[in-house]
Amino acid sequence: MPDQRRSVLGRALRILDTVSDAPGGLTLSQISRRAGVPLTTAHRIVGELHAWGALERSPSGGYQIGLRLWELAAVTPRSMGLRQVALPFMQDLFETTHRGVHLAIREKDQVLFVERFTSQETAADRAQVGARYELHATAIGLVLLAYAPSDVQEATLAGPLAVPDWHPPVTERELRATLAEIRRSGYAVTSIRGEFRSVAAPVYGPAGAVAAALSLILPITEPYGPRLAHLQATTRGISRALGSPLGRATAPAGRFRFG
Amino acid sequence: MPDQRRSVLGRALRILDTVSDAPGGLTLSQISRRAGVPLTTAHRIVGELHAWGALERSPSGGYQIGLRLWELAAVTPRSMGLRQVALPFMQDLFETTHRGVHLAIREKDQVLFVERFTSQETAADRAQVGARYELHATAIGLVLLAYAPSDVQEATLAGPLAVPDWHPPVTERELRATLAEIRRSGYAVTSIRGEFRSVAAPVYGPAGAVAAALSLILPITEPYGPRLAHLQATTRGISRALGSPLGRATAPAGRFRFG
DNA sequence: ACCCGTGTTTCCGCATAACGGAAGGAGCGA
DNA sequence: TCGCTCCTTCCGTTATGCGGAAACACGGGT
Repeated sequence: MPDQRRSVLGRALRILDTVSDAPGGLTLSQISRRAGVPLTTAHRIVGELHAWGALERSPSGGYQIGLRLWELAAVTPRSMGLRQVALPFMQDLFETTHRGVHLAIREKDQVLFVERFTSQETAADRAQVGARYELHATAIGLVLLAYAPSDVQEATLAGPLAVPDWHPPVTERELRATLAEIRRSGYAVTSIRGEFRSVAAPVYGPAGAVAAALSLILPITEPYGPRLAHLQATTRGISRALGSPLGRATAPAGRFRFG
Repeated sequence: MPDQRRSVLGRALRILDTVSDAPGGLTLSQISRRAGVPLTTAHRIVGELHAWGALERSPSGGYQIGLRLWELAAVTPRSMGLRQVALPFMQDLFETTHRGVHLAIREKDQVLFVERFTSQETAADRAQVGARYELHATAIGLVLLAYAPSDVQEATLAGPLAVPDWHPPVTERELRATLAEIRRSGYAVTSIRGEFRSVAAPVYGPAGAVAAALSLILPITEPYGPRLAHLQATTRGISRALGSPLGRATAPAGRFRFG
């Protein structure tokens, strides 16, 4: 195993990471500095990445992530396979409710947003497609955590439970109770900055395990009962389309991957 | 510049390409053979890619494109920047028409599908997100071709004008006339297998050049006049949101000259 | 139980491909 | 004009990637 820090590939991948973290593009020297790669070496690697199409030059001259990479990623099974199945259902839900709809999966100990629809009114959230957040802080993350393997749950419960500044602190004890309640009821609710409410429910994959979660963002003033019914109808539809056996509300936890 | 065929990076990127072309995942030996990389070398490179998250193991044991790569690509400006702006407009169009809606850009001499919405009835097309097609064969491609730089147009006109088997042959002369007509009218119409009609119109970017195109898939029996109005209202909306100066209906050709 | 085929992993000596300092260009603003 | 930053080319050194060979793991057929 070549040293991850020195190998060409390691450096190239670090460069890609660096560039993708910088909206608006980076100049070669910036890449060199931020990725910790000597300028000459960066020059060579970036040259190759550019020749292949992994990087492109923006009109302003900097480098940015190229289309070729996006094309590769368009076939990523875990995100796009799921997305393809879920999209029509999300559309329906969006049409009937006109509220923000989010689809996310759990990746390691974080929640990863795969797709979202937002209306202008409910666009108050920053959850970009491709963004990661802590599992315990959002409704959609809580759902994923509630059905995650126990080692992930314990890791999260043991770690520091950081919360946004507008959010009351969370203790491990409270979180355990919350997760149990989610497993019992089959959904999670949280408030966002006191202005919105996020309601989330699990999506089951073919193995009967939770493969993803779907959430709906509502104004805090709106009762969420009726919307919850819509949401759960949608998650049931997606689960069925994914080939889930769709048993009881509390399904066995476990790990599932598309492929 | 190191030889593209032998360098680690070249090989790694070729491996990524290989894997992404194979739905369902590839075993290490398959990767080695298809990418033309000696097994031992493939083993090492795949190992590094896997460690980083560019590749993942599917439940069946094969390698597939990993989530990490998808996350990188989620910030690709040319596709996702456009997508982010266009998505709400596409939603509206889909809601009002309930017909297939496609967003594509031109990449080199091909059309690249960036986003699509389809209803069950109109799902008769195979245009996947991330897929490439020839410019001259689809309505959306014709629009992009009509507003492409002249060297791209000439290259396409000069090359073999392959068409699907159900499609009548196209001559260079006809194609020139078609492109002129598209520039004049501001939209393109084609039939798909005699069952559907595709209507497409250009989207203008901030520089006033055509940045993308949008198409609507209708049953062949349905008159397209009213739908065309919806489509063009949508492309105007997206163009404006992109910061286009948005002149008259038949907009200037942009940075490039024709004629 | 045995063998054989296929896929995966480890080992190691060799030479090539990557490395990066230094120096020369190319713009740009003062 | 200078001075600054960013980009590119050159070239001697060596670490790094290379890949044949061989061991290992699994599974299916007889």
